[in-house]
Amino acid sequence: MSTSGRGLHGRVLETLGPAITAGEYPPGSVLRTDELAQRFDVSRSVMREAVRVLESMHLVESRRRVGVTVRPKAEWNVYDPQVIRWRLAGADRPHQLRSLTVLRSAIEPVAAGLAAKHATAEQCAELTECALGMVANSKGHRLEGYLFHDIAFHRVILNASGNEMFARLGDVVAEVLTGRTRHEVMFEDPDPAAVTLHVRLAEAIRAGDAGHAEALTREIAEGALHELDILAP
Amino acid sequence: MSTSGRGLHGRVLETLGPAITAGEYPPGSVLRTDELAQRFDVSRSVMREAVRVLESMHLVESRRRVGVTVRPKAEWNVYDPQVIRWRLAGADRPHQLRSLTVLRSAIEPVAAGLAAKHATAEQCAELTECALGMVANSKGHRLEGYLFHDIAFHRVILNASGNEMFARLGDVVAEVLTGRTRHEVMFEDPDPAAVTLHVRLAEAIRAGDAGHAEALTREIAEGALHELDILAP
DNA sequence: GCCGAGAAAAAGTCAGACTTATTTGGCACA
DNA sequence: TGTGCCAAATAAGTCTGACTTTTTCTCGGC
Repeated sequence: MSTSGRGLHGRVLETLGPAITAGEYPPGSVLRTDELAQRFDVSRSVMREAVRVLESMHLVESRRRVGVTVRPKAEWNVYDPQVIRWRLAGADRPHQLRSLTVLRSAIEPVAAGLAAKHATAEQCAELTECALGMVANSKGHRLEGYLFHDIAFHRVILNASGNEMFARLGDVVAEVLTGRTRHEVMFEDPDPAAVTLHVRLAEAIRAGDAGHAEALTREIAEGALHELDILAP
Repeated sequence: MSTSGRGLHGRVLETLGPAITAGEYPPGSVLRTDELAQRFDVSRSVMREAVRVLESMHLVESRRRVGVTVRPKAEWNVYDPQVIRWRLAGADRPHQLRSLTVLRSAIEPVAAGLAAKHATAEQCAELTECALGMVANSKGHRLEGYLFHDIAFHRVILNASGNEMFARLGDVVAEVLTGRTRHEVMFEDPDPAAVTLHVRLAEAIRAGDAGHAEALTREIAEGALHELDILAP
């Protein structure tokens, strides 16, 4: 499930990363490696490795004679899956969820259009299978089953788009959908209209109708954005 | 200009990163920290820090008793600015440039639509200024001046969208535009139609016309994609 | 008030010893 | 012949302590 946690430095990151992304240390805050090493009861080497990772995510900057300073939020590598996970686990989870949903609304329609052109027969079959799975789990509070097929559905489209940048957003979409199901809305069965849209989208892609696929995905995205507006207008 | 290079481990990354992203070590290749440390003539601590950074980019995976194995390309953090820079400097630069341009074509229209709603008066003024700068440098092989204003123009829109995920793509757009001007096409003056579109886009955003702004940006994106097709159909 | 030398502070680097997890391979036993 | 277990080998992981380097602050002289 979670990527890090392997090794001592991973253990440190698991608490330091979320703390920084949660804004616990305001931008400009200065940390010292030695002090951190003591606090986490690890050697300086381990601490240095952790700091290097944070630095590569642009969360902090390490300078001689100064220490490890926290960078302003605007400079963070917000596309780093680890950073996304930390932020989704923290206080500004709603804000982050909205940002990511807007991102999805921009990416997925274009990806679906490309998928209609490039999807292999196998991918089309998989897509139909996912859509059927969504239908089968759309009634009777079978949210986990629905979520599973929903994630797979969107992942197949992103992969089928043939664009590696799109494909790598599969994990992000998975996080957003999971978060929505488990923590935010969706206490009852999913919107039947959304289910129908997914079925029709699978069909449009199978038929190679790029324009239709793009339009249908825009409708799905509209629905997702609307859901957020209901929750936090 | 380049982010890394600070410290010994940065020096190591500057040659190891590009080598890996260039596919010099095929996925599954095994490296050993000790051997690398010898090769780069640095201590193991420094080498370990470099490996940690590569690991956080999902370029490699470090496992006990096995070594540092190169991950398949599909798992790389392709949104990491450092990784993007390394790949743009390498052999699959054209492929990467195409992926990023398609990404732009998905993001920027939506960002422009949001910018029309959220842009401050100051941002609108800046946008108009950039558009004028583009016009002023559109004739007479003043490519550098044109590029400068083009980058600033798109960066303002992404920032004005109010979405942090969009805003952080400013650097990516800058890389793409720079790459296009300096290495790929554009030996002569920029397409006059594109210049006009930028001017009209600035006006649409100032007027708060989201639909028009989105449509105009789509036209600009179409142009950029078309340019690539001319070069490598 | 300004400037330069020196002190101080913190990260950076290195070397070496030790620990731990994982894999491999051989040996015994079924 | 196949299977399962134990022991050895291996490479990453960890810790410690000493040393270097860079940058900033301070203090004294002008």
